[in-house]
Amino acid sequence: MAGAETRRRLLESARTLLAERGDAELTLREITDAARANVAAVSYHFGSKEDLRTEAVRGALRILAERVVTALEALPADASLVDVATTWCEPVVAAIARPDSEDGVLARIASRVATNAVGGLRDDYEAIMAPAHAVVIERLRRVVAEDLSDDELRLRRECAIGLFLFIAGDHLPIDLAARGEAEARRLVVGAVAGILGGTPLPG
Amino acid sequence: MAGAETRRRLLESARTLLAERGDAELTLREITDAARANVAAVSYHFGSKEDLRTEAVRGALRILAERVVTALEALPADASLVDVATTWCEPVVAAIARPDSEDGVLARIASRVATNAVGGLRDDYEAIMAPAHAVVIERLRRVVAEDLSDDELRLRRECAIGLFLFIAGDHLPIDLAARGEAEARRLVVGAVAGILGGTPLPG
DNA sequence: AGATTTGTCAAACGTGTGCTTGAATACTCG
DNA sequence: CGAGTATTCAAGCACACGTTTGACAAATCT
Repeated sequence: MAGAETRRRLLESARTLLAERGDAELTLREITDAARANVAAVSYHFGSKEDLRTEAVRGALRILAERVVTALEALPADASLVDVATTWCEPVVAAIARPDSEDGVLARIASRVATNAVGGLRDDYEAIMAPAHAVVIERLRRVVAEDLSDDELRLRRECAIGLFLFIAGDHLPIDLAARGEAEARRLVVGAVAGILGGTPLPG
Repeated sequence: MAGAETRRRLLESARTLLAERGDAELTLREITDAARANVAAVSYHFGSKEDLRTEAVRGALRILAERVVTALEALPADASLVDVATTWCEPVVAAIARPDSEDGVLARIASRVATNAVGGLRDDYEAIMAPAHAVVIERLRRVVAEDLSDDELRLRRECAIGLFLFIAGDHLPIDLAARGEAEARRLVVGAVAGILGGTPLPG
């Protein structure tokens, strides 16, 4: 029949539902119903539910990583800390302001994967996002205090990512969406700029 | 027989395992085995697995909230931002440096509950932690820029808590424990101080 | 066209899970 | 002690889930 079409719909449904509900609360039949497919289609196209999930997640992360890299590299060479933070956090803003947009779904999946709310894919997350994270460091190097060691800068980047993921997962007890996209962006960028640009504490 | 003893052991085992593995991956039989009790003991003492979980979590949050309040109120009136942050983040440091200590377990449970990794207890989390969060604001008011609105201060506090919860959940891809407790504390306090003390972004 | 491969479907299977049962055992107190 | 209550236990039930099956249809190939 439609051939690869069923496969595609299964991946898409899996992504949407994974972003929405996470892995634990998600049954095969929910995915296949959403994709208008038979349960057996999962075994046929992917082997198992777990394999479908893995492929759906890896694909999502690859797209996300590539978008972050592209966006950051498009920034002018003299971009400020706030410029970098604004560009970097765009998928996070999408996740809360437009959760069902493609960027929103990608960021929400990333949040779930990074917090172990889905399979054993945490390592995949790190591996796939590594290029994006490298570009961030490269960009930050030009705009933060020079007396910051590489290690310290990396630590701060990870804290910033942690905050991103927490917010993208919609765990803030604040209805940011109701405040509008611009205000949400301002908050996220402000917090991240604080983490990255703060005065180093004496060791 | 031991009477309330089995009940106590069930709560304790549930807490330890909840902190360790979360709700979804946790079976009744794992809990009862760890507590050296029969499965039926859960129905008998609590009604259901869900009720046991709810009671275990609420109890843990109450203890945590009370400790945070006590610790913050013990601070001198002229405590600095770094002092407040250091005291506030103590359970988080415990979670990563001594995960099996009581404080560590409490903080890890809080992290799981706040990120919906356990039942529908997110609202309970907010309600029970509210007094602690109020004390934080009160303390911060004395040490952060005065031109920060109440709302902005609250937003920043929530971001700080978000970072706390992310780190307490051990989601940072960094082996902080291996670096020692003091270093872990320095990182967490630095990041949180950055969030709270950063220059406000123009609206 | 016939044969082969590719894809779909309804139905069923096996397993792991939370929960219940009914008998057995330990306490409590008159 | 002895009646009554509280607690424990092994066994089993019911249900939801991922997976498999075998028949069937569509597409592709020669």
